[in-house]
Amino acid sequence: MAVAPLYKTQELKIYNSISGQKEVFTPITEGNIGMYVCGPTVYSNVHLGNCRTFISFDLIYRYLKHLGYKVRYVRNITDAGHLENDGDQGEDKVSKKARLEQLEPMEIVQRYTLDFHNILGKFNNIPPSIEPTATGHIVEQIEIIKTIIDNGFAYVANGSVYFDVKKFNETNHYGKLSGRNIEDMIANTRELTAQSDKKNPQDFALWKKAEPEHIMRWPSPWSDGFPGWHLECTVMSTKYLGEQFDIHGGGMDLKFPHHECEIAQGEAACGVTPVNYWMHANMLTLDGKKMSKSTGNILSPAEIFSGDSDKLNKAFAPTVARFFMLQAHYRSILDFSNDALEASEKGFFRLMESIETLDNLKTNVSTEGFDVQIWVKECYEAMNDDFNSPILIAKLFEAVKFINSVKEEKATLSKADHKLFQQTMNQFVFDVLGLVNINEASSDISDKLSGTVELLIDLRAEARANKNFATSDKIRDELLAMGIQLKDGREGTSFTLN
RNA sequence: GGUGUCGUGGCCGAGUGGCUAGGCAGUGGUCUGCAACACCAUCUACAGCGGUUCGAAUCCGCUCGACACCUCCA
Repeated sequence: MAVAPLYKTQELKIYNSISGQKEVFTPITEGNIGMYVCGPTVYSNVHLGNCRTFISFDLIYRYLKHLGYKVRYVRNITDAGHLENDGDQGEDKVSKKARLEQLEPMEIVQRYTLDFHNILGKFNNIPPSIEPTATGHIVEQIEIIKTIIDNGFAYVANGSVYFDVKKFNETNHYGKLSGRNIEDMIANTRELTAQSDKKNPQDFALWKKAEPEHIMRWPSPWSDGFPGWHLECTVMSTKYLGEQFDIHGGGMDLKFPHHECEIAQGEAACGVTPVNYWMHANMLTLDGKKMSKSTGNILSPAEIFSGDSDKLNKAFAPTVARFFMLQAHYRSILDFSNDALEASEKGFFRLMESIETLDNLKTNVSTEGFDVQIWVKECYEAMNDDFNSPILIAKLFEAVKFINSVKEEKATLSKADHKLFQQTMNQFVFDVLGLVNINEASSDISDKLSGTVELLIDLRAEARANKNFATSDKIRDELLAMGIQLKDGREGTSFTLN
């Protein structure tokens, strides 16, 4: 393949949150990548902000696979252990929802796991290789707690087990990911109103003793209880990817304390730091503020797809919302607005039109007006530079201009270049960006409709030939009102559904 | 209060010492019976004030503003 040498000579660079720099990516085992991404706590419907993170990592997963890596992508489902807050009064989120809705906790888990999969499927996300659950790994969590206690980094208090951050920090660095140091954290600790079994406020729970009313509970050497939230990710990443693996991702808001605690647990249990490249996807904001379940500043995917929200003027296809998100870099904050989405939608359809045009483009003996080889190289450079999808998309629109000028016979394309061009365009648009051509998808459901519209087009052509413009305009305008757009071109009239 | 990120044209959003980002909107044009669609061309910019430099939107300092984390959140 002509493409291979162009990008194989380039290096993939990834911004590593722990160093704050872009680093050349080198996997632990050549050709293979282990990637872990923190999944959702399934106690309510996913919102659009959640989706952005998973779309960001879907892009990354797709591109790594496109480069030829064999990627094992693990993304957990948190179905227990995630507390309302870290105080001792914290209630498990799944338990709380079950109590409020008078359902079994596992009914809650099932309902929202299905919703999560359904929505991500609509966004055309590829499922991870393994999707383990916290409740499926209670035994492993208990084992790793024992190890951490044996290694001297955790203590038992009143049936619960806490990670001893201060002790850990004597030999390791707690805070290296989030750029904090423990002295500052101690100095700035807020007053704890609740009584605590912890030695220090920075200590976090590995195992929590369950209150009598708590439904989700498992036996352990310390008490009937449940594991701490941070622990599940350590356990499942270690189990499926090993004590050390390549990439760990998640939302920016998980950087501290969640990911910091993962590093501490991994080092305390295994003696090695668990992750080589930490990647954090930035937030989707609404009216300039982070989307958040707890504050209710939320837009749901269902609202986007139906247009049923006072934030929206219309409905948007999932792939359009995906395209909108990919037009921003994954490490930048992206603000959601109806206007921005409408702008993306127009660009999206222009891109899709152009891909269809490219398929039917006439070729020539040589290419004039564009260097396809360099363009391909630049597309790879964009993605190799920390997955810069906005630049890639800018390159795709440069290609759109060229495609149109070839169509207008103002430029030419050789047969060999056409093949490379077509292949690269399709790979980036559909395989890497994961977009779906909804023009094509809708065209095959409308055989009867299209016959009817063709008939009207014929009648209109007759009317126009007879200069009966009243009739021809009536056909055109009323079809448009129904969402059928007639397009008069040089070779006759075609139509699209709006 | 602590830590960090960021302030780009009408809107969204890349870039980060000298070279047009891109999309949408606007404007002009091509096409059309008139339009729409489409296509082509094109205008408006780097929060403010200082400094470093031959040269800064890009580096440094200060000011103002925004956001995030420090408590559950992707």
